[in-house]
Amino acid sequence: MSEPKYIAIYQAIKQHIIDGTFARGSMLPSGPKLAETYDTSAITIKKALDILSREGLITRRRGAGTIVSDTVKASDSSLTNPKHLRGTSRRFAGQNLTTRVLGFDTMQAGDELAGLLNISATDFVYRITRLRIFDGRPAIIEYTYMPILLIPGLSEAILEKSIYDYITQTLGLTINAANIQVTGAVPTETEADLLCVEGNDHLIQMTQTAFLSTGAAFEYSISRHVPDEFEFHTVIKKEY
Amino acid sequence: MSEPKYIAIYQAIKQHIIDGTFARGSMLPSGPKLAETYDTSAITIKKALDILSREGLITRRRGAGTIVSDTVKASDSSLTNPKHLRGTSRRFAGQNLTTRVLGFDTMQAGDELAGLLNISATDFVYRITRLRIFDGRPAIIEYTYMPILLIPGLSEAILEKSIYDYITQTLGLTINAANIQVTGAVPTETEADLLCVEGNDHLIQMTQTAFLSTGAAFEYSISRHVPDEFEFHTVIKKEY
DNA sequence: CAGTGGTCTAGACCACAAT
DNA sequence: TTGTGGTCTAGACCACTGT
Repeated sequence: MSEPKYIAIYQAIKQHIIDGTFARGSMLPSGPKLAETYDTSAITIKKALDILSREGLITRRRGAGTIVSDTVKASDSSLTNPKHLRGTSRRFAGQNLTTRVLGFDTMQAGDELAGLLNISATDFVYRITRLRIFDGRPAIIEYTYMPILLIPGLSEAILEKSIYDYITQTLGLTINAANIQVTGAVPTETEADLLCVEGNDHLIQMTQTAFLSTGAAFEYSISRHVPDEFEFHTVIKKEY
Repeated sequence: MSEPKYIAIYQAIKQHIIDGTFARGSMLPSGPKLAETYDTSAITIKKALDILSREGLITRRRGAGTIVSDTVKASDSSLTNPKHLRGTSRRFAGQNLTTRVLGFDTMQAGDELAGLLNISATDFVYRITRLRIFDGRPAIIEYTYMPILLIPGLSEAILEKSIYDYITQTLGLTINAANIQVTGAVPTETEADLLCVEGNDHLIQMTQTAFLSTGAAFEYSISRHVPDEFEFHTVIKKEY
């Protein structure tokens, strides 16, 4: 009973969409029918379908029924990686990702970081600089800041793998939300050098603040991407 | 009664967050108290707060209560523009946006567009090319395709203003969802010329498929942005 | 008209944090 | 222990689409 019923149903139906049991463009069984199938109430079914609707996998219409979206490509990462709360390592899993740690130390947060992470300016944070390489092509430079109090025990060995795995599996914490901003950015000389781009070319910068289920901000990171390697996808759904 | 109760409550509370009645970092009244205030049930309050939670404005925790996020900046567009379902004109309102229509005609969709818009390859679509200028600085080139059947009566006068306003106000349709992808892109010679960038610099490309409340795709658009003028923000929230 | 999805309620019960 | 938010139900009623 660790998992709510509506989540289990959401996952089951999503699996049916992925494996083709519910074909794209086809109609889903009606609410009452699904309620009977999963031995639950109509409202619980609605909660499950609402998530799929927000993810863009289905469209629900009064009077007309529920249709599996046919505009979703099979390769779409939102199908398997429903959200981006996974860190770089997971988002690009299977792409032969290599990590080079360029810097790893601690520092006092200072006013700006303190404001972003909602901690005291004198609190200590990790300062991590990493170069991410896809199939031998330098692709991303990441600057990551994390409060030591929240994420104790980081080591260089962890940085070379995945910080997110360490947080969720070793520390047993739950990552809950993230604030993401995408802009253009001019590389520094060092960055242009490391990423093998011309100095007058732009990079794509992704700024992220990430939160635990306690509501505490545990990460502020700036990652600068070679444009050719950058891809970001999201679905936006009106709530009202 | 045109608006659901939970939406009205969501908007009211959001307004209180914006105007400071509910200060950032402070605690919101509990569910039962809000239910009494708004003369409604606990579940309806929850539905309203769930939206705010997904937008990143509040954090709810079992046992601990609901806290107004203090990481949201006042300038954050998500406060006033909750979602990006507004088209370029609205997203950049107040920035002295000028539009130059570079091309406007109709064509048969063809296989690729037909697949993206879920129409027949022989159906006709508008093909629109526009240059968007901010305060005199060329910033975006937009290529927009819309099925004529869905959006009848477009004219060049409308293109110079806002297609979205025409769709929602004149045609009375409701825009419901959008699928957005952000990547890097190399400009063509024409684009580099129009946007006043070097030919070897990258642009930031936003590809969008937008849907009506009927579930029909009414727009496929590719917009290429000068990196310095590009900004995209989103909040990601775990559902389970 | 029948069938669909959407809203709303009262109430029961559970999981969790603070005290 | 108290109060919080989260889940789930049965059932009523409404709004809408398709026929």
